[in-house]
Amino acid sequence: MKQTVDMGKASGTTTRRPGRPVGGQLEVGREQVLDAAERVIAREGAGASIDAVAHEAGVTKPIVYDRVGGRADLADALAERLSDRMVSASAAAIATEPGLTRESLTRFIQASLEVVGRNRNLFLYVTGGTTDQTALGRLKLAERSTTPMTSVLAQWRTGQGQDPDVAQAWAFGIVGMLQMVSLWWLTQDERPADVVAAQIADLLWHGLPGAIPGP
Amino acid sequence: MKQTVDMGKASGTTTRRPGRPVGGQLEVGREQVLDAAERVIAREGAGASIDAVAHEAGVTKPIVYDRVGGRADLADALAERLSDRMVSASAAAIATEPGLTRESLTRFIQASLEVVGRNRNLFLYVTGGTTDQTALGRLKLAERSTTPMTSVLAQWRTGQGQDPDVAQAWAFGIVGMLQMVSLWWLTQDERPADVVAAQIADLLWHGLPGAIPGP
DNA sequence: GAAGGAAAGTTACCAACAGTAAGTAATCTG
DNA sequence: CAGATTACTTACTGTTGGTAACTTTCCTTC
Repeated sequence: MKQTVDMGKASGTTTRRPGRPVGGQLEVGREQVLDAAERVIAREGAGASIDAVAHEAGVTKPIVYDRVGGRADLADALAERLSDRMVSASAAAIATEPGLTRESLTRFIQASLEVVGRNRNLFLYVTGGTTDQTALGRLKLAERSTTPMTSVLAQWRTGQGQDPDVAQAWAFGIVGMLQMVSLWWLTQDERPADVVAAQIADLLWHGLPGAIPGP
Repeated sequence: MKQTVDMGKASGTTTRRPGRPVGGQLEVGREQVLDAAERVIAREGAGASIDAVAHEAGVTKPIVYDRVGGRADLADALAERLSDRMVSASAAAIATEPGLTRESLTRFIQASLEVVGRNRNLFLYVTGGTTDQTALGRLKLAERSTTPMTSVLAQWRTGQGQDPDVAQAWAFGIVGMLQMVSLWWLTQDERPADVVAAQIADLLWHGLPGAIPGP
Protein backbone atom coordinates (compact mmCIF):
# COMPACT_ATOMS: atom_id res chain seq x y z
CA MET A 1 0.00 0.00 0.00
CA LYS A 2 0.81 3.68 0.14
CA GLN A 3 1.84 3.56 -3.51
CA THR A 4 4.11 6.57 -3.14
CA VAL A 5 2.33 8.40 -5.93
CA ASP A 6 3.15 11.88 -4.80
CA MET A 7 4.44 13.72 -7.86
CA GLY A 8 1.97 16.44 -8.63
CA LYS A 9 1.36 16.03 -12.35
CA ALA A 10 1.59 12.46 -13.56
CA SER A 11 -1.51 10.29 -13.88
CA GLY A 12 -1.23 9.85 -17.65
CA THR A 13 -4.36 10.82 -19.49
CA THR A 14 -7.53 12.23 -17.99
CA THR A 15 -6.93 13.21 -14.43
CA ARG A 16 -9.82 13.80 -12.07
CA ARG A 17 -9.73 17.55 -11.79
CA PRO A 18 -11.00 19.82 -9.02
CA GLY A 19 -13.60 22.48 -9.42
CA ARG A 20 -17.33 22.36 -9.78
CA PRO A 21 -19.05 19.06 -10.50
CA VAL A 22 -18.34 18.03 -14.08
CA GLY A 23 -22.00 18.34 -14.95
CA GLY A 24 -24.36 15.39 -14.90
CA GLN A 25 -21.49 13.18 -13.89
CA LEU A 26 -21.29 10.85 -10.96
CA GLU A 27 -20.57 12.69 -7.76
CA VAL A 28 -19.12 11.12 -4.68
CA GLY A 29 -21.58 11.85 -1.92
CA ARG A 30 -22.05 10.59 1.57
CA GLU A 31 -23.78 7.42 0.47
CA GLN A 32 -21.02 6.52 -1.97
CA VAL A 33 -18.42 6.96 0.73
CA LEU A 34 -20.38 4.75 3.09
CA ASP A 35 -20.78 2.14 0.36
CA ALA A 36 -17.04 2.21 -0.20
CA ALA A 37 -16.43 1.84 3.51
CA GLU A 38 -18.64 -1.21 3.60
CA ARG A 39 -16.81 -2.76 0.67
CA VAL A 40 -13.39 -2.19 2.21
CA ILE A 41 -14.46 -3.52 5.56
CA ALA A 42 -16.10 -6.56 4.01
CA ARG A 43 -12.99 -7.26 1.98
CA GLU A 44 -10.15 -6.37 4.33
CA GLY A 45 -11.63 -6.75 7.77
CA ALA A 46 -12.58 -4.51 10.62
CA GLY A 47 -9.21 -2.75 10.74
CA ALA A 48 -9.85 -0.62 7.71
CA SER A 49 -8.38 2.88 7.82
CA ILE A 50 -9.90 6.12 6.62
CA ASP A 51 -7.27 6.23 3.91
CA ALA A 52 -8.37 2.84 2.65
CA VAL A 53 -11.97 3.96 2.59
CA ALA A 54 -11.06 7.11 0.70
CA HIS A 55 -9.03 5.13 -1.82
CA GLU A 56 -11.86 2.69 -2.34
CA ALA A 57 -14.23 5.58 -2.93
CA GLY A 58 -11.82 7.08 -5.44
CA VAL A 59 -11.32 10.24 -3.44
CA THR A 60 -8.91 11.57 -0.87
CA LYS A 61 -9.13 11.67 2.87
CA PRO A 62 -10.45 15.20 3.40
CA ILE A 63 -13.45 14.28 1.26
CA VAL A 64 -14.31 11.51 3.65
CA TYR A 65 -14.06 13.95 6.51
CA ASP A 66 -16.28 16.36 4.67
CA ARG A 67 -18.91 13.79 3.78
CA VAL A 68 -19.21 11.71 6.90
CA GLY A 69 -16.99 13.30 9.53
CA GLY A 70 -14.33 11.56 11.55
CA ARG A 71 -13.87 7.94 12.35
CA ALA A 72 -16.44 7.93 15.12
CA ASP A 73 -19.02 9.39 12.77
CA LEU A 74 -18.17 6.80 10.17
CA ALA A 75 -18.69 4.03 12.68
CA ASP A 76 -21.93 5.65 13.74
CA ALA A 77 -23.24 5.86 10.21
CA LEU A 78 -22.31 2.26 9.47
CA ALA A 79 -23.86 1.16 12.74
CA GLU A 80 -27.01 2.92 11.68
CA ARG A 81 -27.03 1.02 8.41
CA LEU A 82 -26.40 -2.32 10.04
CA SER A 83 -28.99 -1.90 12.74
CA ASP A 84 -31.56 -0.75 10.21
CA ARG A 85 -30.84 -3.91 8.27
CA MET A 86 -31.24 -6.00 11.39
CA VAL A 87 -34.38 -4.27 12.51
CA SER A 88 -36.10 -4.63 9.15
CA ALA A 89 -35.06 -8.26 8.72
CA SER A 90 -36.27 -9.08 12.20
CA ALA A 91 -39.48 -7.18 11.73
CA ALA A 92 -40.13 -9.02 8.49
CA ALA A 93 -39.57 -12.33 10.23
CA ILE A 94 -42.36 -11.75 12.73
CA ALA A 95 -44.71 -9.91 10.44
CA THR A 96 -46.35 -13.10 9.16
CA GLU A 97 -48.59 -13.36 12.18
CA PRO A 98 -49.96 -10.97 14.78
CA GLY A 99 -48.77 -11.12 18.35
CA LEU A 100 -45.65 -12.83 19.54
CA THR A 101 -45.17 -16.56 19.81
CA ARG A 102 -42.21 -18.70 20.66
CA GLU A 103 -41.91 -19.56 16.99
CA SER A 104 -41.98 -15.99 15.75
CA LEU A 105 -39.48 -15.06 18.43
CA THR A 106 -37.20 -17.78 17.12
CA ARG A 107 -37.52 -16.43 13.60
CA PHE A 108 -36.84 -12.95 14.92
CA ILE A 109 -33.59 -14.05 16.51
CA GLN A 110 -32.58 -16.18 13.58
CA ALA A 111 -33.10 -13.31 11.17
CA SER A 112 -30.93 -11.13 13.34
CA LEU A 113 -28.20 -13.76 13.42
CA GLU A 114 -28.29 -14.18 9.68
CA VAL A 115 -27.89 -10.48 9.05
CA VAL A 116 -24.82 -10.56 11.25
CA GLY A 117 -23.53 -13.57 9.37
CA ARG A 118 -23.96 -11.79 6.06
CA ASN A 119 -22.20 -8.68 7.42
CA ARG A 120 -19.54 -10.36 9.48
CA ASN A 121 -16.78 -7.80 9.19
CA LEU A 122 -19.14 -4.88 9.34
CA PHE A 123 -20.56 -6.24 12.57
CA LEU A 124 -17.07 -6.63 13.98
CA TYR A 125 -16.17 -3.12 12.86
CA VAL A 126 -19.25 -1.58 14.39
CA THR A 127 -19.30 -3.48 17.66
CA GLY A 128 -15.55 -3.68 17.97
CA GLY A 129 -13.25 -0.87 18.86
CA THR A 130 -12.38 1.99 16.63
CA THR A 131 -11.91 5.15 18.60
CA ASP A 132 -11.19 5.63 22.26
CA GLN A 133 -14.79 6.13 23.24
CA THR A 134 -16.09 3.08 21.49
CA ALA A 135 -18.12 1.67 24.30
CA LEU A 136 -20.46 4.60 24.29
CA GLY A 137 -20.60 4.44 20.52
CA ARG A 138 -21.77 0.88 20.79
CA LEU A 139 -24.47 2.08 23.08
CA LYS A 140 -25.64 4.42 20.36
CA LEU A 141 -25.87 1.55 17.91
CA ALA A 142 -27.83 -0.42 20.44
CA GLU A 143 -30.08 2.52 21.05
CA ARG A 144 -31.19 2.54 17.45
CA SER A 145 -32.08 -1.12 17.63
CA THR A 146 -33.85 -0.72 20.93
CA THR A 147 -36.05 2.17 19.95
CA PRO A 148 -38.72 0.20 18.11
CA MET A 149 -38.42 -2.65 20.57
CA THR A 150 -38.87 -0.33 23.51
CA SER A 151 -42.08 1.13 22.16
CA VAL A 152 -43.55 -2.28 21.45
CA LEU A 153 -42.67 -3.53 24.90
CA ALA A 154 -43.95 -0.38 26.56
CA GLN A 155 -47.23 -0.67 24.68
CA TRP A 156 -47.68 -4.24 25.83
CA ARG A 157 -46.90 -3.38 29.39
CA THR A 158 -49.22 -0.42 29.40
CA GLY A 159 -51.90 -2.59 27.84
CA GLN A 160 -51.88 -4.82 30.84
CA GLY A 161 -51.71 -2.03 33.34
CA GLN A 162 -48.10 -2.61 34.28
CA ASP A 163 -45.28 -0.16 34.61
CA PRO A 164 -43.90 0.43 31.11
CA ASP A 165 -40.68 1.65 32.62
CA VAL A 166 -39.15 -1.81 32.29
CA ALA A 167 -39.37 -1.62 28.51
CA GLN A 168 -36.16 0.27 27.99
CA ALA A 169 -34.08 -1.90 30.27
CA TRP A 170 -35.50 -5.00 28.67
CA ALA A 171 -34.85 -3.76 25.17
CA PHE A 172 -31.23 -2.96 25.95
CA GLY A 173 -30.88 -6.31 27.64
CA ILE A 174 -32.29 -8.21 24.69
CA VAL A 175 -30.17 -6.30 22.21
CA GLY A 176 -27.08 -6.98 24.30
CA MET A 177 -27.97 -10.63 24.48
CA LEU A 178 -28.38 -10.79 20.71
CA GLN A 179 -25.13 -8.97 20.10
CA MET A 180 -23.10 -11.22 22.33
CA VAL A 181 -24.72 -14.38 21.04
CA SER A 182 -24.05 -13.21 17.49
CA LEU A 183 -20.43 -12.56 18.28
CA TRP A 184 -20.07 -15.97 19.87
CA TRP A 185 -21.93 -17.64 17.05
CA LEU A 186 -19.58 -16.09 14.49
CA THR A 187 -16.70 -17.98 16.04
CA GLN A 188 -18.57 -21.26 16.14
CA ASP A 189 -18.71 -22.58 12.65
CA GLU A 190 -20.83 -25.60 12.03
CA ARG A 191 -23.36 -24.41 14.58
CA PRO A 192 -26.55 -23.69 12.67
CA ALA A 193 -28.22 -20.35 13.23
CA ASP A 194 -31.64 -21.87 13.67
CA VAL A 195 -30.47 -24.07 16.52
CA VAL A 196 -28.90 -21.18 18.40
CA ALA A 197 -31.92 -19.01 17.69
CA ALA A 198 -34.22 -21.64 19.15
CA GLN A 199 -32.07 -21.95 22.25
CA ILE A 200 -32.09 -18.23 22.91
CA ALA A 201 -35.80 -18.00 22.17
CA ASP A 202 -36.36 -20.70 24.76
CA LEU A 203 -34.56 -18.68 27.37
CA LEU A 204 -36.36 -15.45 26.53
CA TRP A 205 -39.71 -17.15 26.29
CA HIS A 206 -39.79 -19.47 29.25
CA GLY A 207 -37.24 -17.80 31.47
CA LEU A 208 -34.73 -19.63 33.56
CA PRO A 209 -37.06 -21.58 35.88
CA GLY A 210 -39.09 -22.65 32.86
CA ALA A 211 -36.30 -25.02 32.17
CA ILE A 212 -34.57 -25.18 35.51
CA PRO A 213 -36.72 -26.25 38.46
CA GLY A 214 -36.01 -24.41 41.67
CA PRO A 215 -34.60 -26.04 44.81
CA MET B 1 4.24 15.89 27.86
CA LYS B 2 7.10 14.51 25.87
CA GLN B 3 9.49 16.48 28.06
CA THR B 4 12.21 16.49 25.43
CA VAL B 5 14.74 15.03 27.82
CA ASP B 6 16.92 13.36 25.28
CA MET B 7 20.48 14.29 26.15
CA GLY B 8 22.21 11.12 27.19
CA LYS B 9 23.99 12.09 30.40
CA ALA B 10 22.20 14.70 32.47
CA SER B 11 19.75 13.67 35.18
CA GLY B 12 21.68 15.23 38.02
CA THR B 13 22.12 12.97 41.00
CA THR B 14 20.94 9.40 41.48
CA THR B 15 19.62 8.08 38.21
CA ARG B 16 17.66 4.85 38.07
CA ARG B 17 20.27 2.55 36.66
CA PRO B 18 19.91 -0.65 34.63
CA GLY B 19 21.43 -3.96 35.53
CA ARG B 20 20.52 -6.69 37.91
CA PRO B 21 17.89 -6.03 40.57
CA VAL B 22 19.33 -3.75 43.20
CA GLY B 23 18.93 -6.39 45.84
CA GLY B 24 15.94 -6.73 48.10
CA GLN B 25 14.45 -3.65 46.48
CA LEU B 26 11.04 -3.27 44.94
CA GLU B 27 10.78 -4.79 41.51
CA VAL B 28 8.20 -3.81 38.93
CA GLY B 29 6.45 -6.99 37.94
CA ARG B 30 3.41 -7.83 35.91
CA GLU B 31 1.02 -7.15 38.76
CA GLN B 32 2.50 -3.73 39.46
CA VAL B 33 2.12 -2.79 35.82
CA LEU B 34 -1.50 -3.92 35.80
CA ASP B 35 -2.15 -1.98 39.00
CA ALA B 36 -0.67 1.09 37.38
CA ALA B 37 -2.81 0.57 34.31
CA GLU B 38 -5.91 0.41 36.46
CA ARG B 39 -4.97 3.60 38.24
CA VAL B 40 -4.35 5.50 35.03
CA ILE B 41 -7.55 4.28 33.46
CA ALA B 42 -9.57 5.07 36.55
CA ARG B 43 -8.09 8.54 36.69
CA GLU B 44 -7.84 9.56 33.05
CA GLY B 45 -10.45 7.48 31.30
CA ALA B 46 -10.53 4.65 28.86
CA GLY B 47 -8.22 6.35 26.37
CA ALA B 48 -5.08 5.70 28.36
CA SER B 49 -1.97 5.00 26.31
CA ILE B 50 0.78 2.47 26.94
CA ASP B 51 3.14 5.34 27.60
CA ALA B 52 0.87 6.67 30.29
CA VAL B 53 0.70 3.25 31.90
CA ALA B 54 4.47 2.91 31.80
CA HIS B 55 4.93 6.34 33.32
CA GLU B 56 2.46 5.59 36.08
CA ALA B 57 4.32 2.38 36.83
CA GLY B 58 7.61 4.29 36.94
CA VAL B 59 9.14 2.37 34.06
CA THR B 60 9.50 2.73 30.31
CA LYS B 61 7.40 1.35 27.53
CA PRO B 62 9.45 -1.76 26.64
CA ILE B 63 9.05 -2.92 30.22
CA VAL B 64 5.31 -2.89 29.80
CA TYR B 65 5.69 -4.90 26.64
CA ASP B 66 7.93 -7.33 28.45
CA ARG B 67 5.63 -7.76 31.42
CA VAL B 68 2.18 -7.89 29.88
CA GLY B 69 2.65 -7.85 26.12
CA GLY B 70 0.99 -5.46 23.71
CA ARG B 71 -2.13 -3.44 24.04
CA ALA B 72 -4.42 -6.34 23.29
CA ASP B 73 -2.77 -8.40 26.02
CA LEU B 74 -3.11 -5.54 28.45
CA ALA B 75 -6.80 -5.29 27.70
CA ASP B 76 -7.08 -9.05 28.09
CA ALA B 77 -5.38 -9.04 31.46
CA LEU B 78 -7.52 -6.19 32.73
CA ALA B 79 -10.62 -7.90 31.39
CA GLU B 80 -9.61 -10.96 33.34
CA ARG B 81 -9.31 -8.91 36.51
CA LEU B 82 -12.64 -7.20 36.02
CA SER B 83 -14.54 -10.33 35.18
CA ASP B 84 -13.03 -12.14 38.14
CA ARG B 85 -14.25 -9.29 40.30
CA MET B 86 -17.71 -9.53 38.79
CA VAL B 87 -17.88 -13.29 39.06
CA SER B 88 -16.86 -13.36 42.69
CA ALA B 89 -19.17 -10.52 43.67
CA SER B 90 -22.06 -12.16 41.89
CA ALA B 91 -21.25 -15.55 43.37
CA ALA B 92 -21.15 -14.04 46.85
CA ALA B 93 -24.53 -12.43 46.27
CA ILE B 94 -26.25 -15.74 45.63
CA ALA B 95 -24.25 -17.82 48.08
CA THR B 96 -26.57 -17.03 51.00
CA GLU B 97 -29.07 -19.66 49.96
CA PRO B 98 -29.00 -22.83 47.90
CA GLY B 99 -30.69 -22.97 44.53
CA LEU B 100 -31.74 -20.01 42.48
CA THR B 101 -34.70 -17.77 43.22
CA ARG B 102 -35.94 -14.60 41.66
CA GLU B 103 -34.57 -12.73 44.65
CA SER B 104 -31.12 -14.22 44.48
CA LEU B 105 -31.08 -13.63 40.74
CA THR B 106 -31.84 -9.98 41.41
CA ARG B 107 -28.99 -9.78 43.89
CA PHE B 108 -26.74 -11.49 41.35
CA ILE B 109 -27.49 -8.88 38.72
CA GLN B 110 -27.30 -6.00 41.16
CA ALA B 111 -23.89 -7.13 42.37
CA SER B 112 -22.71 -7.27 38.80
CA LEU B 113 -24.01 -3.76 38.13
CA GLU B 114 -22.35 -2.41 41.22
CA VAL B 115 -18.97 -3.81 40.28
CA VAL B 116 -19.31 -2.06 36.94
CA GLY B 117 -20.28 1.13 38.70
CA ARG B 118 -17.22 0.94 40.92
CA ASN B 119 -14.98 0.28 37.91
CA ARG B 120 -16.61 2.58 35.42
CA ASN B 121 -13.61 3.52 33.33
CA LEU B 122 -12.11 0.08 33.50
CA PHE B 123 -15.35 -1.37 32.21
CA LEU B 124 -15.39 1.13 29.37
CA TYR B 125 -11.76 0.37 28.59
CA VAL B 126 -12.30 -3.36 28.55
CA THR B 127 -15.56 -3.46 26.66
CA GLY B 128 -14.77 -0.49 24.51
CA GLY B 129 -12.41 -0.44 21.63
CA THR B 130 -8.69 -0.46 21.93
CA THR B 131 -7.14 -2.44 19.12
CA ASP B 132 -8.52 -3.34 15.74
CA GLN B 133 -9.73 -6.77 16.77
CA THR B 134 -11.52 -5.60 19.87
CA ALA B 135 -14.75 -7.39 19.22
CA LEU B 136 -13.09 -10.76 19.53
CA GLY B 137 -11.27 -9.54 22.60
CA ARG B 138 -14.56 -8.70 24.18
CA LEU B 139 -15.63 -12.22 23.44
CA LYS B 140 -12.68 -13.47 25.42
CA LEU B 141 -13.70 -11.36 28.39
CA ALA B 142 -17.18 -12.71 28.12
CA GLU B 143 -15.84 -16.22 27.88
CA ARG B 144 -14.22 -15.94 31.26
CA SER B 145 -17.46 -14.78 32.80
CA THR B 146 -19.45 -17.47 31.07
CA THR B 147 -17.30 -20.40 32.06
CA PRO B 148 -18.66 -20.86 35.58
CA MET B 149 -22.14 -19.95 34.45
CA THR B 150 -22.03 -22.48 31.65
CA SER B 151 -21.08 -25.32 33.93
CA VAL B 152 -23.84 -24.47 36.41
CA LEU B 153 -26.43 -24.27 33.66
CA ALA B 154 -25.21 -27.46 32.04
CA GLN B 155 -25.39 -29.25 35.35
CA TRP B 156 -28.97 -28.14 35.89
CA ARG B 157 -29.96 -29.15 32.41
CA THR B 158 -28.33 -32.51 32.68
CA GLY B 159 -29.98 -32.99 36.07
CA GLN B 160 -33.37 -32.82 34.46
CA GLY B 161 -32.42 -34.94 31.50
CA GLN B 162 -32.33 -32.10 29.01
CA ASP B 163 -29.77 -31.23 26.42
CA PRO B 164 -27.00 -29.33 28.21
CA ASP B 165 -25.89 -27.90 24.89
CA VAL B 166 -27.99 -24.79 25.46
CA ALA B 167 -25.87 -23.84 28.45
CA GLN B 168 -23.15 -22.11 26.52
CA ALA B 169 -25.47 -20.09 24.33
CA TRP B 170 -27.49 -19.07 27.37
CA ALA B 171 -24.42 -18.07 29.32
CA PHE B 172 -23.15 -15.88 26.51
CA GLY B 173 -26.60 -14.42 26.10
CA ILE B 174 -26.93 -13.58 29.77
CA VAL B 175 -23.45 -12.08 29.93
CA GLY B 176 -24.20 -9.98 26.86
CA MET B 177 -27.43 -8.83 28.39
CA LEU B 178 -25.66 -7.85 31.59
CA GLN B 179 -22.91 -6.01 29.72
CA MET B 180 -25.30 -3.99 27.63
CA VAL B 181 -27.57 -3.20 30.54
CA SER B 182 -24.54 -2.13 32.55
CA LEU B 183 -23.39 0.15 29.77
CA TRP B 184 -26.82 1.69 29.47
CA TRP B 185 -27.17 2.00 33.21
CA LEU B 186 -23.87 3.89 33.42
CA THR B 187 -25.34 6.64 31.29
CA GLN B 188 -28.54 6.83 33.31
CA ASP B 189 -27.75 8.53 36.52
CA GLU B 190 -30.42 8.65 39.16
CA ARG B 191 -31.61 5.21 38.11
CA PRO B 192 -30.97 2.94 41.09
CA ALA B 193 -29.13 -0.30 40.45
CA ASP B 194 -31.58 -2.37 42.46
CA VAL B 195 -34.49 -1.22 40.32
CA VAL B 196 -32.76 -2.10 37.08
CA ALA B 197 -31.58 -5.39 38.53
CA ALA B 198 -35.11 -6.31 39.50
CA GLN B 199 -36.38 -5.46 36.04
CA ILE B 200 -33.81 -7.63 34.32
CA ALA B 201 -34.33 -10.42 36.81
CA ASP B 202 -38.02 -10.31 36.00
CA LEU B 203 -37.29 -10.80 32.33
CA LEU B 204 -34.83 -13.61 32.90
CA TRP B 205 -37.05 -15.28 35.46
CA HIS B 206 -40.49 -15.11 33.94
CA GLY B 207 -39.60 -14.72 30.29
CA LEU B 208 -41.42 -12.45 27.91
CA PRO B 209 -44.89 -14.04 28.04
CA GLY B 210 -44.71 -14.09 31.81
CA ALA B 211 -45.33 -10.41 31.59
CA ILE B 212 -46.77 -10.09 28.11
CA PRO B 213 -49.86 -12.18 27.38
CA GLY B 214 -50.01 -13.67 23.90
CA PRO B 215 -52.52 -12.64 21.26
C1' DG C 1 41.15 -10.12 40.29
C1' DA C 2 40.46 -9.21 35.37
C1' DA C 3 37.64 -11.11 31.19
C1' DG C 4 33.37 -12.81 29.47
C1' DG C 5 28.54 -13.34 29.68
C1' DA C 6 23.87 -12.76 30.96
C1' DA C 7 20.23 -9.68 32.87
C1' DA C 8 17.58 -5.75 32.95
C1' DG C 9 16.61 -1.28 31.20
C1' DT C 10 16.86 2.81 28.61
C1' DT C 11 17.14 5.64 24.54
C1' DA C 12 15.86 6.36 20.10
C1' DC C 13 13.63 5.06 16.43
C1' DC C 14 9.93 3.45 12.79
C1' DA C 15 5.40 2.95 10.68
C1' DA C 16 0.66 3.80 10.69
C1' DC C 17 -3.00 6.55 11.19
C1' DA C 18 -6.45 10.33 12.60
C1' DG C 19 -7.12 14.77 11.51
C1' DT C 20 -6.12 19.48 9.24
C1' DA C 21 -4.04 23.54 6.93
C1' DA C 22 -2.72 25.47 2.83
C1' DG C 23 -2.52 25.42 -2.02
C1' DT C 24 -4.61 24.75 -6.78
C1' DA C 25 -7.66 24.06 -10.63
C1' DA C 26 -12.08 24.47 -12.51
C1' DT C 27 -16.58 27.01 -12.78
C1' DC C 28 -19.67 30.79 -12.12
C1' DT C 29 -20.77 35.80 -11.91
C1' DG C 30 -20.25 40.43 -13.12
C1' DC D 1 -11.87 38.95 -18.90
C1' DA D 2 -11.18 39.78 -13.49
C1' DG D 3 -12.47 38.04 -9.24
C1' DA D 4 -15.09 35.27 -6.13
C1' DT D 5 -16.55 30.58 -5.20
C1' DT D 6 -16.40 25.85 -5.15
C1' DA D 7 -14.29 21.51 -4.77
C1' DC D 8 -10.72 18.96 -4.39
C1' DT D 9 -5.70 17.59 -3.68
C1' DT D 10 -1.19 17.66 -1.72
C1' DA D 11 1.38 17.71 2.15
C1' DC D 12 1.78 18.22 6.70
C1' DT D 13 1.38 17.53 12.13
C1' DG D 14 0.94 14.96 16.26
C1' DT D 15 0.14 10.89 18.63
C1' DT D 16 0.73 6.20 19.50
C1' DG D 17 1.68 1.11 19.17
C1' DG D 18 5.60 -1.51 18.69
C1' DT D 19 10.70 -2.61 18.31
C1' DA D 20 15.75 -2.52 17.52
C1' DA D 21 20.00 -1.43 19.36
C1' DC D 22 22.76 0.24 22.90
C1' DT D 23 24.24 0.65 27.91
C1' DT D 24 24.93 -0.43 32.46
C1' DT D 25 25.29 -3.51 36.21
C1' DC D 26 25.96 -7.91 38.35
C1' DC D 27 27.55 -12.68 38.44
C1' DT D 28 30.57 -16.21 37.09
C1' DT D 29 34.78 -18.47 35.70
C1' DC D 30 39.52 -18.90 34.87
